[in-house]
Amino acid sequence: MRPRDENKIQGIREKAIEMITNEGLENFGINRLAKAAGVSPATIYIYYKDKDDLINQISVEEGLRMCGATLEGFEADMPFEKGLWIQWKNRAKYALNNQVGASFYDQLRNSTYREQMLKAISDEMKKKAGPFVKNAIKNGEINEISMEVFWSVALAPLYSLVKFHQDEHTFSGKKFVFSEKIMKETFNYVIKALKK
Amino acid sequence: MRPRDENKIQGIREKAIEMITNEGLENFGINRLAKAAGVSPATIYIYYKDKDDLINQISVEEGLRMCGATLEGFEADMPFEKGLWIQWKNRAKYALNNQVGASFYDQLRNSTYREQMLKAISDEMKKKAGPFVKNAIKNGEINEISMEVFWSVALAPLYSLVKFHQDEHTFSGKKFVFSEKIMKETFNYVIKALKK
DNA sequence: TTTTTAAATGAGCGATCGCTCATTTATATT
DNA sequence: AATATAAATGAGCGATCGCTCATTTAAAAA
Repeated sequence: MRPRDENKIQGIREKAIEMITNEGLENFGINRLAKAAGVSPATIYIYYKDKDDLINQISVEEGLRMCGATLEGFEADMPFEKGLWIQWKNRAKYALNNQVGASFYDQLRNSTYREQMLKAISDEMKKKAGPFVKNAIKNGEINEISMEVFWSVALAPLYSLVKFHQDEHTFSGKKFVFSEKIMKETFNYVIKALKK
Repeated sequence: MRPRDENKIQGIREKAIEMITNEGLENFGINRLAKAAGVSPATIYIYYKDKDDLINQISVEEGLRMCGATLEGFEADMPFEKGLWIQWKNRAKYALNNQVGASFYDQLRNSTYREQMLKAISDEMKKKAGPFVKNAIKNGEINEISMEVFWSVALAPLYSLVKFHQDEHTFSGKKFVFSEKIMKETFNYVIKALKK
């Protein structure tokens, strides 16, 4: 029998992410994707049940890719400040080196397709980030805290900073540029907040 | 001459927000909107140049509405902690009492339509939030800080907390419920971070 | 009451949508 | 070399899209 052409399905995936990011979910369509990826519309339905299935599968893949990048070199038993800083560096690096992926994630995470992606991400994050916080509490590095409050204080500021960079949009009228110096400054505020 | 029916245009606005929120920007269309609002498709084009114009106008209106709600009773010369707490309370109240509007905002802010809405919001926020931070620095309540870092440390945690509530989605498997107690707990971390 | 004028309409245009199917193509197996 | 089989295709279906236009409707101005 004829084997699947991995280049074809990879092209479909990449073009889908690119189109959704650049033209918006509202202008994304199977016929357009087929044309952009250089395949027949019918080919896409060999790999995906329908349009929703395609978007959901790709969003989960991209979400997990981001999780993996964020947790690279991170271990739950690390000292608190060190472990958190690794997550900050990883996530910033991912967002800066993969702007299309990061923008795709933001759009999907705030669309009607959010559910499956968020489920996949939270399941993945739970594994390492949950124990990490529990350890930090047990070791007396930080006070007792729920996962949601921790996330909001420890990580939301970073995502906000990255978003300012993505937006090329600013309060002062001139473009905001992300830098390690600014990231470190913000990180220090967060550490001051959380450390006993 | 025949006057405009204000109920009609108001109905168009409200149904558009409702449809985009519940069905997604990707399933929003003029014909569908017309049917939902009980008007002819042609009527919509009396008020809006085209579909993009409609989405942009409505997104700017909703963005400014949220700004107004967030800044209610807030003044730039307030003491730092008091002024920031008012913004937190206002924004939380808005998000909780107007879930459709808040969800609409998130979706548009992360779509290809973000530009006009963000411009309108940042212009509006600059007026009061900018001087507020400058005052707090001048009065020695907080250290010198850029608008972007301030925003990321002082407000991003709140938005994250509200989003957890909206998502009905959690790390611990059971639903996260927003409360004033949790908000205050998170606020205290932020104050600890920023106050000298 | 008549005239004027903009609001409002419903039918429908061409384009594109998501998706299917009969057919062709390429490769692993025999 | 012949066969079997799944991948891949292009044409095209019915539905819906964004949008227009000739016509009707309603209220202000005369």
